[in-house]
Amino acid sequence: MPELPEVQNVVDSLRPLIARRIIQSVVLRRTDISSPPDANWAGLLTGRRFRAVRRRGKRIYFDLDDGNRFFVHLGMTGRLRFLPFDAAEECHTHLIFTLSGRPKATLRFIDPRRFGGFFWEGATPRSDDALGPEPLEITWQDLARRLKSTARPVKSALLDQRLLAGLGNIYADEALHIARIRPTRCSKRLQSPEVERLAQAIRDVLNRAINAGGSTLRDYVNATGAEGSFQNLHMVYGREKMPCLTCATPIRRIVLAGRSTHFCPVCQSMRRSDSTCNRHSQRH
DNA sequence: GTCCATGTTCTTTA
DNA sequence: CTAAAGAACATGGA
Repeated sequence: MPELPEVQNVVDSLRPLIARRIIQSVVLRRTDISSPPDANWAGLLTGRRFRAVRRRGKRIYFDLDDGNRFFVHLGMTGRLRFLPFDAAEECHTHLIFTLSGRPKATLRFIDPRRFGGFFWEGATPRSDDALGPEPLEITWQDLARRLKSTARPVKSALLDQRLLAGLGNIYADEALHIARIRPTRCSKRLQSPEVERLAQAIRDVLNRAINAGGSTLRDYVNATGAEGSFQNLHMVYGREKMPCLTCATPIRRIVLAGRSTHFCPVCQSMRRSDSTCNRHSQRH
């Protein structure tokens, strides 16, 4: 569910709801969503007040009034929900914060697949933090420099969170389509005008998706339970065999980096001698 | 039963 | 400081 636009919507919907509230109690139902695994969340958080909620890449950071912080990653199916204190507890609820205020409320983490989790950072960022720059802020020159660092297909490079933090499978496909770049193109061989188009396409598609509330394919909802609508505006993702909205050619689906990859074979044309970085596999 | 899924990390391979 | 492909993780829906 969660790429940058979905995470941003969770943050934006949550911020006004938890502002100035105090965490009165914490119930951790499963430790396998906690990092480190033995973190004493109740001890660390009880009595603390939220100072800020913000997004970095696909992470949701919570800054506490004592200078400590932690972040939540939603993984594939994770949800953060703000719910009334007495709301029924749904399946796969792994962590519940009870929040002060009138009426009393809860913040709950629900995640069937448990690819997501809570990561305690304390007062200093984790040393293994190697997230790339924010896609909405990066310059095309910086993006070009980073894309030059790898020979992988550009789609794979865009999914690498150390190269760029926030894109996932949907928006990587959509951005490449808008930029008219085939996902299989060798990252380091993209030309400057192409990278310039790509940087602009990334900004455009992310901003439009944020404004549409994100994409709800299965069960993504923001902190208040609202669904997104950007799935209705996808141009290639999930549209295999359906006509390209620009040229009516059937959208093609391939697998890259183990992920479904969608593109228009005409609009996103293959440049001869640029399909791969391996010159031995060039067509004769 | 099979295949697929908005993500990340570990292991294997060339 | 290889670096890229593949498997694994856990659950549910089509």
